[in-house]
Amino acid sequence: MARSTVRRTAAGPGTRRGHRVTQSDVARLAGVSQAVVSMVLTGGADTDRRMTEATRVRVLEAIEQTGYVANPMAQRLAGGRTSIIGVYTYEPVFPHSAGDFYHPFLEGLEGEAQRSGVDLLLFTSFPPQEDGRRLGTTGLRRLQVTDACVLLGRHSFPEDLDALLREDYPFAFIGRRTSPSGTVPYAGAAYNAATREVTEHLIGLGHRGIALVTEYTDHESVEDRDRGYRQAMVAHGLVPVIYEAPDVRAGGVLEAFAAHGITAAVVTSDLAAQMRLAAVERGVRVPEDLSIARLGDPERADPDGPEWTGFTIPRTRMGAEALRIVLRQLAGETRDLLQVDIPCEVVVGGTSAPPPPPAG
Amino acid sequence: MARSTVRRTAAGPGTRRGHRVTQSDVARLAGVSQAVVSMVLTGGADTDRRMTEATRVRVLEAIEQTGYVANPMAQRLAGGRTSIIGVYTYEPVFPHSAGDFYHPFLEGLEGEAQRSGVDLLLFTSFPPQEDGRRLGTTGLRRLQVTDACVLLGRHSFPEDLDALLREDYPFAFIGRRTSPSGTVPYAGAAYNAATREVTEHLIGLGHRGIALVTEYTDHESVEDRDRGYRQAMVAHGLVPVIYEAPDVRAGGVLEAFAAHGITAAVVTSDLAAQMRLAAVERGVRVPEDLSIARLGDPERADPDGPEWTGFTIPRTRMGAEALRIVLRQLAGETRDLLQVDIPCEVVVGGTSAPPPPPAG
DNA sequence: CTGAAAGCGCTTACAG
DNA sequence: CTGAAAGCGCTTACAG
Repeated sequence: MARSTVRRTAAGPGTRRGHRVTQSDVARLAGVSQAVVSMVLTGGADTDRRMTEATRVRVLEAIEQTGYVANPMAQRLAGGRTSIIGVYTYEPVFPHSAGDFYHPFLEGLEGEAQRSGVDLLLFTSFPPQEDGRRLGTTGLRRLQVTDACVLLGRHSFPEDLDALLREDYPFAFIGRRTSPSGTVPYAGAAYNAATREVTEHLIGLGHRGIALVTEYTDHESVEDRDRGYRQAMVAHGLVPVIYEAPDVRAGGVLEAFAAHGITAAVVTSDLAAQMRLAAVERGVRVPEDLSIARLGDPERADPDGPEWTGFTIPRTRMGAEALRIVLRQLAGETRDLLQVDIPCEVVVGGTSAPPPPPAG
Repeated sequence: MARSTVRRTAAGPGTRRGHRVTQSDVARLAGVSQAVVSMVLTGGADTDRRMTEATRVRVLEAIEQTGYVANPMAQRLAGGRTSIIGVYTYEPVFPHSAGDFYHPFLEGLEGEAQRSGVDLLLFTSFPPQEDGRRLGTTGLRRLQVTDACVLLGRHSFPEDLDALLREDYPFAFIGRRTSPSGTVPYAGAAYNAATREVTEHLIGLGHRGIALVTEYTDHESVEDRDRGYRQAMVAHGLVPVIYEAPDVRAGGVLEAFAAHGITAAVVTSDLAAQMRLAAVERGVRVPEDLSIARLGDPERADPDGPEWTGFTIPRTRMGAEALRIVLRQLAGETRDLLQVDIPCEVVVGGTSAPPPPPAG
């Protein structure tokens, strides 16, 4: 019955469709000013002192009765916190051509969003660009309609990172990113530790000649693997041998392996399957003649492939953690706590074995 | 150099992080009032008459110079159009447990969003409920922070539809939905026509005893298939035989088929694979003894399965079309134009063949 | 034909 | 300790 007495005095343009219950409506019902309603809702630690308990209760009851729900747009405009977090992706995420790359990230984001009670604004309106859409100044401005933003994408654009850092806008990347301009918040995978572990597994099997095969790229995720590999090798007194962006299919790498006594290779995920195929085609048996460990699961599930030795990327957890990181920033934590590396699961599969007995 | 002269007079709470260029900044630079800037940006057909061309150009230049980007939150609050469309899903869409059901819908939504220049607000904050989360009054109120909303989910909640219709809030469902309260905008699949076509294909092969096997449910999508099946049967003077929610694995259905001279079955997608398996286990050959046509591709890709006769659901197009429908409503079109049924692709595969010669 | 003013639904600094 | 007022960045009805 209280509802029917609630009437809007001024009928502004927003009134058109239905009557949205506002703080003023609640205030009228509770017999307080609109600002008090806001305080009850938003007030921080010292709220209790700002009003009597009786008032609080009355307001809360009125909210219950009217079914009031805050308008995030207005909250944001007034400089308060929305419960809307932006999600910016450097390329469209849903097309099947993207494989399963983005899906687990989004799964993590969605789950954490639900748990934390936030909605996700997907910035889908950005026009596609060659080599993945960059943010630029305009894009950055667009992001700022949300309190904070999670960014994801294969690429890494230093200029965007710079701009983001300069703006003092809360954000987090999915995947480690670095910038000379400052500390970039991110939720990444612990490629370093995982690669070290995998390399040590091969060493433990008796291998001495172990090569790292990687795509050429200065991407952070490749750096991490590189580092982990080197650490393991050096720790065991072995010499790191790195093949950068070799033409795996051509088979030259395999000849080089033979020539240099390489009996095992740790290979970034996209190259691993190719290398195994090349080996098989040339009569090199995996793992009897050559062990291959895969550094990360591939973007597209490969049901026909072998059970790989290597590690998997905790994509779902990375998504969830990235969201938690921006939420933490919103809660006032400093940036330096906001870089997390999530452990990868290391799997010993069928593509690794002790090295073959030395020939001759 | 113009930028540096732009200063905010009042430093409100929103100013904290960086200086966002506003319409006032643009106005100052162009030497007009803030309202004029708004008009240039938003003004409809009669804008040209509302101001001189010179003014327009000056404002546009100022926008260019300052890199002004409208704040959708403020636009929405002021009663104007945002370029943000809500997306409400009746259950989490990304988990792998959801299979590939939602993915193509989202792909369509994302693509169309990019083409139309809108961002997508995913209402991920709704707590999960048993049997798929319902909207309810509170939920509805939450949706209204966006101009319009696309809804998707396996379920169909009449009360939600009612409420939505009553609110006069622009929305569209992915998948046909009906309500006694009014015309529900939707982008659906033409199950009716596709099922008819598939049934007629079987009739054309010589089958006379053709059964429809379906899960029990009063869902619109099942109704459509049912109707298409009946139409085809009746048109050819055949008697519709419908098995609703049979225990396919138990094999009773197959015995019934034999007893009633059924030589072909059109089966809703989830049951089709089960039925084929049950047949194979009992020595009933598909398609030699029994033709099975699948009414829709399954939610989870089945690489080991046969090449099915049946049809596929145009999920990607449904997603894109649903977004276009809400955009059309925003543009002022009437609801009655806003129900579209997208054709399904009918495929003749290896699970259908002419009926076996009558025994004895 | 143009411009200043009111208002959207909030938050928070600032008077009483 | 409380309440009224200003302001967020927009749109549009309404005076000049």
